[in-house]
Amino acid sequence: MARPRQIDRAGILEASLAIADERGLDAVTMQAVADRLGVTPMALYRHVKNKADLLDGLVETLLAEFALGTDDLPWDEQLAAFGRGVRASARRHPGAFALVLQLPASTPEARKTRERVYLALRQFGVAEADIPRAERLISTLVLGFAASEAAGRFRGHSRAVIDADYAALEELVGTYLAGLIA
Amino acid sequence: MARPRQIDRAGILEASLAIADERGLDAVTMQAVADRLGVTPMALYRHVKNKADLLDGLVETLLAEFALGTDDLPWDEQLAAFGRGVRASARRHPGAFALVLQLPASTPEARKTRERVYLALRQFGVAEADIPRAERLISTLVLGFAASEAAGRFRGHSRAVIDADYAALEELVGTYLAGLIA
DNA sequence: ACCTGAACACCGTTCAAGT
DNA sequence: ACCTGAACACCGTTCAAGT
Repeated sequence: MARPRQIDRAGILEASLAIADERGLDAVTMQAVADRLGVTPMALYRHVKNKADLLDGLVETLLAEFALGTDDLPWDEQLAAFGRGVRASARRHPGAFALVLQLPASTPEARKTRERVYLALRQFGVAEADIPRAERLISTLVLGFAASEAAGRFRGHSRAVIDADYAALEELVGTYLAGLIA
Repeated sequence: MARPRQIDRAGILEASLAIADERGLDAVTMQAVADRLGVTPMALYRHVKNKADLLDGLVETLLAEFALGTDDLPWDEQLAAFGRGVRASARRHPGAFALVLQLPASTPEARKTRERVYLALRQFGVAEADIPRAERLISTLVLGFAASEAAGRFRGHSRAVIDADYAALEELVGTYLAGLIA
């Protein structure tokens, strides 16, 4: 099978994510990514600015996964589904997930993700003035949990125990939201 | 002033942390650490196993900071003081703090930190059976918040806004604990 | 015992050159 | 337009050699 020589940014990110999944974030070198695409490392620089830009792209890819398949859910399940989506993404990409907490402020995808949570909170009945803080808090808690799980901080505990931990976090957030609405 | 040539692990960690504080985690190279100690990079290998070991040591140093000066506080303030200690450490060491969430499972200092939170929860009246989960949850939330703050995820918001976010998190944890005790 | 010099394999990145 | 070869400065790490 002849390798396609024409590469693009999406293909570079896909290859990078695959390497991170298989061999960890440290294995994501320009050389390794190029190898997987059948190209020399220098060829990558036409499509990504540099390695930092490549890693930024990786974060964007992960963020886009968070809301996967939550669109056609009833509004009162959207927020919970989003949280589960974050966790699922972390479990699929444990190597790359650490990057998500180091977000470069406000990329387009980060903005989109935030707006989605805003919408869910609005539908929940949270007052407009409380929405930004609720979003920051909820996102931080869920991302912190998922990042911990991905990094193996809960290693040594069974999946059942970790799932119960997450259920407790979900309940906590539920209580918080109930308090905001009351 | 003649440089001291005799180096040790503690001095290496101190120099590494100083570099991380001043120029970020990426600036912590064996060369940079050695330079700061007036020594060649190869000299470090007698005192740290390798770079990963050096970074592990950095995490241990940070963990030890969390409970700084909370020892002689009344028991009902210990937990809150611990949370503030985590945040203070994150603000002192924004470059290195990201490493804390990637903890290598269960180092001595991590165990000590966990036991301290256990004790506070016990004094609070949390049932023995609920303590491990409560510790995991509370530590994860506080570390996630502090890591986000250190990484600049809240950049663009004033210190007052971030402090109010943290106050909301404290209240949330308070509600959670009240629920466990009731 | 502790540090150094020399060396190695591997990084990210640039630039001129090829097609 | 897109990829490559050659080159550069910089990594972490090893090992034999110095004191």
